[in-house]
Amino acid sequence: MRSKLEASSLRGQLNSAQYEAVTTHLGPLLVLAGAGTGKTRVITFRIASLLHEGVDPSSILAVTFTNKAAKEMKERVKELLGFHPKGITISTFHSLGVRILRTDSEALGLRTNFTIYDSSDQQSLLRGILRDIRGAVTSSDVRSVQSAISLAKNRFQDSDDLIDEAEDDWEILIARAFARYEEHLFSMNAVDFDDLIRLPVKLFKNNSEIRDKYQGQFRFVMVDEYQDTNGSQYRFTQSLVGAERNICVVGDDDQSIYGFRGAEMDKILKFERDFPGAKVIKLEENYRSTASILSLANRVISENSERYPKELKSTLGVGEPIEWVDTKDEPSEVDYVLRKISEIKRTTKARYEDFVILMRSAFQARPFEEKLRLRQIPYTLVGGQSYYDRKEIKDVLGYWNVLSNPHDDVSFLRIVNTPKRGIGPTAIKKLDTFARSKNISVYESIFFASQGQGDFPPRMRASLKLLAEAFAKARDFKEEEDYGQMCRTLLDEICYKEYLHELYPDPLTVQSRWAAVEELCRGVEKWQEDNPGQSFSRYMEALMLQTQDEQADDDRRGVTLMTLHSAKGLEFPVAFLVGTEEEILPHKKSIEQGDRAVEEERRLLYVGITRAQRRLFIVGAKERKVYGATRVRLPSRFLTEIGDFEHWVKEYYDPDAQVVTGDQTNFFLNQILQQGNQDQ
DNA sequence: GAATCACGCATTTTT
DNA sequence: TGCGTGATTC
Repeated sequence: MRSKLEASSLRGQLNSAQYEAVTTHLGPLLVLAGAGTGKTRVITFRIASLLHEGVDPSSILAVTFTNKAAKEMKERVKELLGFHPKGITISTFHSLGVRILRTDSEALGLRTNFTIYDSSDQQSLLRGILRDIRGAVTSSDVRSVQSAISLAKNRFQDSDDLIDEAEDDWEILIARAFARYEEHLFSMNAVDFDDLIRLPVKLFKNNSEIRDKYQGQFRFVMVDEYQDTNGSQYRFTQSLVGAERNICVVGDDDQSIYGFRGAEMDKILKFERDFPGAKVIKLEENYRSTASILSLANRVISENSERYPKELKSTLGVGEPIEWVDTKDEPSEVDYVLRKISEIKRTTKARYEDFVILMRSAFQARPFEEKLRLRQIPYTLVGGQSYYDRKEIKDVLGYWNVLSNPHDDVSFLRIVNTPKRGIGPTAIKKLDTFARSKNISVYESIFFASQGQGDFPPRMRASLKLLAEAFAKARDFKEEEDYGQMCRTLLDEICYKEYLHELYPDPLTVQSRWAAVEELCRGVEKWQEDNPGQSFSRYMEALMLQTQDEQADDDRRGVTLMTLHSAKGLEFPVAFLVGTEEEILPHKKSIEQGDRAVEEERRLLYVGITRAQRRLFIVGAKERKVYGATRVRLPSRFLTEIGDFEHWVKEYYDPDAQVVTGDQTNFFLNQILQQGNQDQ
């Protein structure tokens, strides 16, 4: 059998730009891969091609942002080669950072068994610090300090730098909080997510021996989604590249949508300056969307000033026209979308899975969810609040952590009074004292307390006993190694569902939160089926390492609802872009922040448009309730600014009756534009 | 220790 | 408008 990787065979499987990217192995290389141009294909072929040339797998490093991307890349390389290349590193920035620190962090005075603080651990720590410095603080203060610290870390600044730069009281407060925060982390032998990248860089800087070790190992470095790298990821990459300069970065400046998180897209724009003599290859042949969809995408994005000029070319036909409709209000926006879905479903072979409803902000999903439920149309909501930050997930995982590890006092203290069972600060103090005196964990102490030991008031003792019994019942199933039953029993015993009902009066909210809990339970059962004989602790470990997107893929049923951010990299035959109005897209905050932020919003629209393969619907409302009050809405500037509407617009929708087309559409839009001008 | 009230605020999100 | 937080009160 002739290898798929022989040069002659490669030419048949790749277009000429792709071929060149795949076969350029030496020196700096920038691949500008527009949406749908076969980016992943290029990366995987390139890795396979390097290996085919005899490059040692352990000298190849491919870095991605998400676990999902890393996993996909591994699978596709394996598929291409027919085996998994032993020793190759395909990993996320963060797990690579963890790996380096677990090996070498002692050079920084950090013990290698450090713990990693997640965003909510970070918040509670900061809340305490801020309260200490300034007294009362709001949660938005906490968040804003958190993000300031994170941005500073990613710019590679420390608290001293912030103090030097501080111009007002608020900035001084941030700097002081930052200093205290770092002290706390250090004394607890903990790091946060930003440190996972920043500390390895520091390590390399301080210790050239360690740096040389990694540089010597990774002779071929590849970075995916390069437009999303932030300052410290950039330095991290730079410091991994040795004198051979075999670095290949792949990305699309037009899809840089994480600026708010510190991503600096000028890094991709300045790659040629960083690596003089770099080869730049543009992938512009799009295999995903019809020509009319791409012409709109090209037109929209060409309004941006900061970008590499490029244009997506369709390999498919013109396709059907894009429909841009302006509905009366939010309910009719929802109606319109659902009607179109059923219409397309009726007239074509489309399944619900072929549709996606894309929105700028997660809250826009609400009315769609309600009506989809009402009509009993299956749907999956992706994104929104981070899965592991959701209260119900944190609660449940807290319980399970305790089951898995009775010594995990942090988890135990998190759940000891959730649901409320009358174990407040005083009870906890007593428990803690008791546990210390007996030299046992706090969790273990509740069993002694419920048997009458220690000094506890009767009511408190009764509450502790109930909790102890709940755990005892669950543990019976643990001995039988029926983990699913164990988890369900525990939740049952503590009346968790009832607790959710108390907490959230809205049955819809309860339903979705409880569904998430159910999903966790099913996950346990499925895992146990797949991994018979493994301990529950192993399951918890696996769970903590995976993220939501991995599990979401298989479970995606029905119509997909998601934010534009989480849609990047995906494609759907039919896409609805909803809420395409001023102050939603572009978002109000971005308008206030200025041109740079608005350009990022425009890229967000570009990402949205390029998700569609065959049909694209752009939908907005003429009025909408905003924080309770009904407001008149204007269409997004990104659509009105490009003019030449008839090219794309097929119909103008009015729920009250007639479909208006052609000139009248133009007339309506012109009117709006004039209104807009008068306002100024 | 828990219930109640009033207030302030309101993106996007991975690890 | 509705949620979550913090302070106040029982």
